[in-house]
Amino acid sequence: MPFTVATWNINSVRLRMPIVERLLKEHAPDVLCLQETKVPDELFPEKAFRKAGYEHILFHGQKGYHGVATVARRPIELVEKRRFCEIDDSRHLSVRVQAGGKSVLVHNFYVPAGGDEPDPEINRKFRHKLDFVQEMNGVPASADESSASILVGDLNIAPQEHDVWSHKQLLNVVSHTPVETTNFEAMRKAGGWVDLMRLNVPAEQKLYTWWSYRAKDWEASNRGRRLDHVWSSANLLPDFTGYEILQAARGWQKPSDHVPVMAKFDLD
DNA sequence: ATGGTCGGCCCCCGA
Repeated sequence: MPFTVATWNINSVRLRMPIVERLLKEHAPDVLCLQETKVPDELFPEKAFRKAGYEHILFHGQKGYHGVATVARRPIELVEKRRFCEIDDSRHLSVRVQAGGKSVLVHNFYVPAGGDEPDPEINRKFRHKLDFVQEMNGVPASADESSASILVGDLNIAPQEHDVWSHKQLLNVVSHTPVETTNFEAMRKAGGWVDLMRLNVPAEQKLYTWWSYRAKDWEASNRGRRLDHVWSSANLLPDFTGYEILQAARGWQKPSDHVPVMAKFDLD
């Protein structure tokens, strides 16, 4: 049995419970990291997760905005709910889980979207996004012979040319501007993180995890972006056996604009 | 074609 970790920005966990249950039933990840839960902790739908076999539930939520949660079929231990940029947004949660004799630290992130104007001088949300990514330098891929790290989430940046439907047309669009993509890749590499979704995929192959709600037909226009990511420490590479972007979920009833990404490891 | 659609929630903000 492989060890699987999935990430999904579900844009309101309460509204999206039916399709979250579908994911759990059809794909049964060992650990599921959710972003944009948009629910305060006291109203988190724990019962539905327990009923689906996910009895281990940790959340870091707030009213109305943001919010992350990590649920699992096996025990998870809370490590940290980190605060970034000295702002009390719920954007991070890390947990420890045992898999294949290793202790695995799983970070769940929701990076700020950054607003519309890609100029930190006039757009405080873009400034916040840049500062947040800078501060992620303080989250390295810690690892030794008995421990490893995984970092997943909606990181709201599509770093590579073929992580967007049109590199040229998105160069000045928040999520794909050079200042974002350059700093993002520098932070990832400095932290010792491996981009698992690109590891065995040619650079010229398009990869998307998000399709706008605003398209008339998201599938026909296919103007996607790879905003959701799965990273790991280098010592997990021998155990990494592949991943799947569950694109079909974009067409499920009342979908999120993001789809789940699920990575598999030969650990149990 | 410089629009368009969502979700939460207090009549607008963030994505």
